Amino acid sequence: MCDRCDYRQLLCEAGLSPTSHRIRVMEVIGSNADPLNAQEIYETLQRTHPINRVTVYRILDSLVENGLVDRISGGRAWFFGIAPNANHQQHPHFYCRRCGRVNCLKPRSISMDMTTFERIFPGKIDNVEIRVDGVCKNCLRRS
Amino acid sequence: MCDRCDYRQLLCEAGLSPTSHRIRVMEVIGSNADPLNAQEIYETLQRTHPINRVTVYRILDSLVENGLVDRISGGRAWFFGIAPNANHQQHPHFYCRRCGRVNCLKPRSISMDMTTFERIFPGKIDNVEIRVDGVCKNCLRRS
DNA sequence: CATGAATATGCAACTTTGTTGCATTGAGAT
DNA sequence: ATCTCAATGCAACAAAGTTGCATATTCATG
Repeated sequence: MCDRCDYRQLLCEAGLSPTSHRIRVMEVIGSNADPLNAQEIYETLQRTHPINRVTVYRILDSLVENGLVDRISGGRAWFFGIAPNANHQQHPHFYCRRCGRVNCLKPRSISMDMTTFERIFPGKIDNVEIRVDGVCKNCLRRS
Repeated sequence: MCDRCDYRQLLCEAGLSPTSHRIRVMEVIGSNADPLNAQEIYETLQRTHPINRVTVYRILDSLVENGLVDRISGGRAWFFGIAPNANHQQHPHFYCRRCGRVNCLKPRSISMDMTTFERIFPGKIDNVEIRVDGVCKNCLRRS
């Protein structure tokens, strides 16, 4: 998704030391067009450098916690994508219940207005997720 | 959430035989202001009539499958609420990461336009979920 | 460069949430 | 009454994520 992001710098700015594992996790997520789940990220990393499954979960947690990565719901697992930043606009996602993949939708494909809500809502808002569920065109074609 | 819904009738209309377990699951979900997770539904049912945990999961699956109940993401578990029908408008939800509860938001609190998306999207759209994540006012007050 | 404290990682065991296979029960048609 | 098919129960399993604790790395400081 991005070759313009300097992951080392993003990590430092977020106050996380830029360990090689963390940089690699960011690279794996950032180089994929669509969000990946923890298992996919783990397997991709594992192909080139050994890493523990738990470490992947912990790194993902801290990246989400620090706003570098977005955690997106889809089926039973979480998916992870680069969080909105200078190079990435926020956007909705599509979850295909047939193949279990999550796709990024165009940033303005679904327009939303929550200005009134933000003004009125008495709690703290961290994030808003718009997720479309259904069957993707590939799976549709195959059936 | 509803005393106007005739669950027996809704089940029949959906082509599901109105077994007492199914009716009770609908009652538990329908009588709660906010969506409940499978565990909560199971425990509530269990208090009055014995039922198997697996049966609850299977009933929830078939209710969702047949459009009587909505499956809403929130944290690691699913939550279940009465699906939009004559008495219930579709609405977004709020997930509190502190207490883990899901709340229903007012049907028009967040306005959304996806007419263009629906026209263009090449796959099949089953459902759209808008979920706001954050900390609810109760949890905010306690901190 | 050496050293010590704090942070990151690895490993095993565990938890939560949901699913499967198969036996038994029950509801409704005939 | 009985037959059939769907619904339920039970035990075992599976997926996804978490915890506790030991070991290794990093990074600031002398």
